[in-house]
Amino acid sequence: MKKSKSQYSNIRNQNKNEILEDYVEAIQEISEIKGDVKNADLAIHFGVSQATINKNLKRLITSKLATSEPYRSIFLTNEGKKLAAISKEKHNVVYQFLIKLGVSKKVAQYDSEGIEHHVSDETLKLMKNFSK
Amino acid sequence: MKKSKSQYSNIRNQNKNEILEDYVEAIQEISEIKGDVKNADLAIHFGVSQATINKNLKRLITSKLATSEPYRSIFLTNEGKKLAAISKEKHNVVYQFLIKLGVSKKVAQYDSEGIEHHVSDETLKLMKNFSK
DNA sequence: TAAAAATTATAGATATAACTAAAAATTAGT
DNA sequence: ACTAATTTTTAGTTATATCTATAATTTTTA
Repeated sequence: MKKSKSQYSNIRNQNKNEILEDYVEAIQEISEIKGDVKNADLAIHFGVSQATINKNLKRLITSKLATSEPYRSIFLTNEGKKLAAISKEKHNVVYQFLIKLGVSKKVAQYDSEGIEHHVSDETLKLMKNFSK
Repeated sequence: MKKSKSQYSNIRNQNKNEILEDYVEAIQEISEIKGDVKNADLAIHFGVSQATINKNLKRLITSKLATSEPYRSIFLTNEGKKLAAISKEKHNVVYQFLIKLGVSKKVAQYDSEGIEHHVSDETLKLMKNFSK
């Protein structure tokens, strides 16, 4: 929990990191399924234009989460892989928790996607505990 | 649950509405405590500059959620009040739910702020039920 | 009531995320 | 190996949210 700034600004900041986490998670997933990851795969995955993917990818690269040469496949750095693993784990914990709560699969899938970025470690631990 | 577009774009859209909901909620709260609401009150509440408040307020006004004459107090429209009530209720349900789960007050306060915008009606209902 | 203090508004900058349209490069097919 | 098709990149636009600095207005106070 940060000090000095209002909690609201922090939540706005969380939103800024959401996209990074969603992207590394998607890149990891796609690379496991298809072997390599191209711009177009991500465009389909996120339902946005390839131009958007291209720009966002630059931010990922600047953030040292991914690497890519022009027109080539996309790879996660070690840091990117680490973040992907953490994100996936978080996502799973929230998803399983919602299922245990009684939420339908479809809605649990959807809600967990939004919630995962706003759950502190304390809450996550309690969710994990609740699920087992 | 929308169709056609990826769920991710929807979550990105939720983030865009967050600020509207947070603002009407804050305006309602402050007006209950202090009687009227000024630019400066919101700046303190959200921990951002008054210039930022001023710009965001314009979006609120465009969205017919609030009214304000230059240099005067800020008021919610009926629509704004309705949204504020819904937001507050949502916030409370999530907060009480986290408390029941065993989350500390401080973290529950913080997490509920982030989570409230990403909880579907189905999940909200189950949370409400769990708390009683 | 006039000057000082406080508040609010505006202007201009930076950063993010999305789009369409068009150019550049790669891949595929004949 | 050329041409056609596909994919990726770039350019330019729109909209959001933030900032600092400054101008305009209101409020306070002496």
